[in-house]
Amino acid sequence: MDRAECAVMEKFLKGGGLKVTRARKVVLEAFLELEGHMTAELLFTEVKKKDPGIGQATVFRTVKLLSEAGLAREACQDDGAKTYEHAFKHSHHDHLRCERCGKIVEFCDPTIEKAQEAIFVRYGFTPLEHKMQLIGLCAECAAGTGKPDAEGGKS
Amino acid sequence: MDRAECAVMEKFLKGGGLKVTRARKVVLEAFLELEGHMTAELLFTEVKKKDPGIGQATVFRTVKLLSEAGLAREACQDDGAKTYEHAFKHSHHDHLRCERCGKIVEFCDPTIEKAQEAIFVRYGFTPLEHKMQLIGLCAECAAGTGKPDAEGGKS
DNA sequence: ATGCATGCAAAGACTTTGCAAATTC
DNA sequence: GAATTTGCAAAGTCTTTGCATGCAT
Repeated sequence: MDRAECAVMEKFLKGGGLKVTRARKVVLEAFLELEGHMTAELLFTEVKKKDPGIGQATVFRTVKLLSEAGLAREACQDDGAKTYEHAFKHSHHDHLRCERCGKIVEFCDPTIEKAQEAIFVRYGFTPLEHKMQLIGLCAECAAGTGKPDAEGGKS
Repeated sequence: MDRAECAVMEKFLKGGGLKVTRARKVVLEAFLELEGHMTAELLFTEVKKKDPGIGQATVFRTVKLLSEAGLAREACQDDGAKTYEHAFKHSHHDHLRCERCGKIVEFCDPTIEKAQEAIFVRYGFTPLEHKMQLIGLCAECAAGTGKPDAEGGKS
């Protein structure tokens, strides 16, 4: 418990009459250590490395708590894999992904942000959030010098 | 078989040594009639209305063919529901969704398109596609005059 | 001490696959 | 006529839930 996220989580738990348990701490730690986007399954694997005694049900339950606490954000890849990413102090960044090697670049573009704002206004909507993914080929893959298929082998 | 999409599908099937079957026609018809985004389940329901004899396996198999043919596009909602939407001559439009009533507005904004292009260039990527969702509250829901919770009751 | 949380395993939801029969080319 | 496709149902994958026990407060 040494990061701001931990304090947020504790506050969230106590505020909701929930308990700060070891399992929840372990899941949060594992979540924080996995920098990027992770599937529930990967998170479970990491949690087990730290504490083999923790069951997947707990991981699933806890990651939902993380979402509610505002620490995690549920996302959904095109292939249907539900993933979680850090949400605390990561407000909204968008993703540029290489179709071939799976590389993910996170970016935030003010022009797009403003344009999105304009869209909300145009249709009379109150903005809440947005999600954007750009999918393309990174320079290496486009040049054919990247490793052929690091993890994009789905269909 | 009277729309351009049907021709595309036929061409795709024959080109791949696949057969144009009644079941596939029915699935394509149902898909075309369902204007918006549909889950595989909803598509299956529609298909059964047209021909109760068609099994869900066929629908699942066929909708994948539609994707391959470029007629359908797999999407994935935040709640994990895998959906399909029209892709033929719908290139890419983006989605503005009301968090509360579930309303979906499709739009296409040149400014954003251009900005996205710029992002690809900035990171040396070759553009393939993009997906964007804006989530907010529509005017009615923001004003509290919309129906409370048409279908957004998830968490 | 109280009551929420846990872990296991079973259940659940959704999608895919195997196989014999039917259909398309 | 040959081979792909179909429909049924079973299997598979991923996630959720039930329940007795364990922990945090």
